[in-house]
Amino acid sequence: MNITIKDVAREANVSVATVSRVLNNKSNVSDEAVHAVNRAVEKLGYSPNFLGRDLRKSETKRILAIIGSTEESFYNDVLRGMQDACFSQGYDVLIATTRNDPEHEMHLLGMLFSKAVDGAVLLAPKIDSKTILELSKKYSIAVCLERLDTEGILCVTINNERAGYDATSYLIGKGRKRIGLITTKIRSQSSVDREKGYRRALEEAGIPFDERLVYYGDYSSDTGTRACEEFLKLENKPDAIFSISDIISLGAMVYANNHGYKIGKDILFFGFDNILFSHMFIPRLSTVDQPCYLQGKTVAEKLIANMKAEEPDISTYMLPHSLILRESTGD
Amino acid sequence: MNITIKDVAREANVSVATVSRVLNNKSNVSDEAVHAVNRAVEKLGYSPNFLGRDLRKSETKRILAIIGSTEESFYNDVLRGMQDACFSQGYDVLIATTRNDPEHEMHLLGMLFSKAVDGAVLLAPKIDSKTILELSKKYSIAVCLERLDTEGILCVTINNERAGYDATSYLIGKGRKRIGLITTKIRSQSSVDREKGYRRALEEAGIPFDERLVYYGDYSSDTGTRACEEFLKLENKPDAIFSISDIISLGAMVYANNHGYKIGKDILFFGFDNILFSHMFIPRLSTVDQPCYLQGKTVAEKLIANMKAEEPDISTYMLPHSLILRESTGD
DNA sequence: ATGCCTATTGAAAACGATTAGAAAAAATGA
DNA sequence: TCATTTTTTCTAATCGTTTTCAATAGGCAT
Repeated sequence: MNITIKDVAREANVSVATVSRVLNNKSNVSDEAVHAVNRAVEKLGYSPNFLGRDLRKSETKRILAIIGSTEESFYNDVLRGMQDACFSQGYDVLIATTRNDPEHEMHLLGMLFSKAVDGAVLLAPKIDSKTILELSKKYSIAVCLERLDTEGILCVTINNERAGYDATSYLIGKGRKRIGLITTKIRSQSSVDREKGYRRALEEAGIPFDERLVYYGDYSSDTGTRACEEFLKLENKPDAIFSISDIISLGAMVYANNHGYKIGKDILFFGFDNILFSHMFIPRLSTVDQPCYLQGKTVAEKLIANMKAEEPDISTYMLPHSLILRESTGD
Repeated sequence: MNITIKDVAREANVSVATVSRVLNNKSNVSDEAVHAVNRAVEKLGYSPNFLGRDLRKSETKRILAIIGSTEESFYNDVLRGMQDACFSQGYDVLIATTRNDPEHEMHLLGMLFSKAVDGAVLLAPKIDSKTILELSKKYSIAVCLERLDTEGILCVTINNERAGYDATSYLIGKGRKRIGLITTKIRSQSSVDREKGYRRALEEAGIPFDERLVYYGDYSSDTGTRACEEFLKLENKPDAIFSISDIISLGAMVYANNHGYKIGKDILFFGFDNILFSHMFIPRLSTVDQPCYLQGKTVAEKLIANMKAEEPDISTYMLPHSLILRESTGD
């Protein structure tokens, strides 16, 4: 039924060993053999079964990127970075989505245990960090875009605390004193860190923390809208709002805009992620840009290096972020 | 080094065959054996090597979704649909991106030839349809969200011609006579079909086709902006614009808005895809909604059915789309 | 012709699972 | 008890590769 290396060998009048050698460009094989095998391969339309190959070699040359969903658009650049790094070393990148279900995430990591992939990159881990850390001792795992709350695993991200601090400080520098924060109820390490940075900036500026100015929602634009509504109901309204994602900021801006507030004057907005839409609407949104492509490229490179290395690199790399200043902060 | 089924057998004092039977919940195995094996598995932390299993069984229980990039946000629902259909039948869904490079798409299809996955769904095929058709005779391939220009392969999509017709007719029904079309230079079958529908609607309404009212660009919002700029420079300006994607429409609306046109009155806009942002900004965008989740679910179900079937189903299924009417068409 | 070296080759043993078929053990019936 | 059936177990073959190791062929120098 299926054409195997044996059929090729028979057709080419050589042994399977020779066919294998030709297929893998081994040097010690005669020109005649090369031709005969290539001709047979061509004639039979043979293509090698990777299950056999991978089993024998005990490697698949594939790495798995585990994401929550494909919805977050900035994953795209991260994945591009990973691909570039992987392709140049002969690896393929496969993607799988957890749908933000820790159990399913674990199931996907099973592809590592069962040797269906050589390594995995978690782009938004939901399972607890102790488990991940434990697994990383046996398997090639890295974390990207996030960090675990404990050290001990290869991790490529930005300094989210610092980014939160920078954005908030920028608003403070603009003379703002009542700065709202919109973040998520379900805490990823990055949002925890961004909130920490927000608080530190306030503290350093001598601005008292006001819990009424922190809104906990989800990642949707609706959250931004509702948060903004809450904030603007307050007696002591905020004069600036920092959100941990652009989507949220945009939702908030829509509300403020529709209710007669002059964005960039009455109230400033700072987002996070620099998504496509952040500069599509007037006023354009100031935001934190993180080096997505570079993070992806870096994590893949280091993960592959780890797979070959005696002693794996388990450092955390924080790549530089930058502030993009636009009309929403009066720039 | 690695724990194999042999180690488990030794630990449990049974043969590898028995271990395998326990692992696969075969009925003809004693309770004692089950316990002994489970204990050994637990103790050794064994997890089966799928390369061995898959090689022997000649199936991987994995199907591959091939997309251009993760950027197009509506892929997410399609993938969700595919996952739901697949999981319920014990299949995993892996995703891979072609970066819109036909060569790379071919490389990914190689996973099919090399038996690394059991089937593949193309969500935006770039390689020519003859090749795909040819391959589909030997391997389990389906197409989703698009159709090939030739019949003969399992395909789940919407009727794009009809959708283009419906959107354009709606604008005509609103009394519009000069309707612009923004589409893409690089033609996917869906954009070709949408344009056909646009033309048919004009024709049926007795409105002459005017090539100055068709703009060919890419999938970006910039294209929308530039197209709108071109259109509004014309002596005989359009009073409505249909774009083959929401992103483009939004870009166009931004331009019109900034130049003093009253959207929904002076000029109507109709988009395509019903993306999240289409209803985030005022005026909200009227658009064509396609059943993403259902398309994904359907294509996966039918593909899996095909893999078991004697005679594969090679029909094209067109699922119903719907028009979402909002302020941009004065609704 | 002989020996020695090198370049190619092939036979067979992996890799880690599943599974047919044989064998052993247990259960059943008389 | 023993023959017969049923249940459970094991041995060994198999899936399609790669790779070790031994064997062969050919070239060259003596």
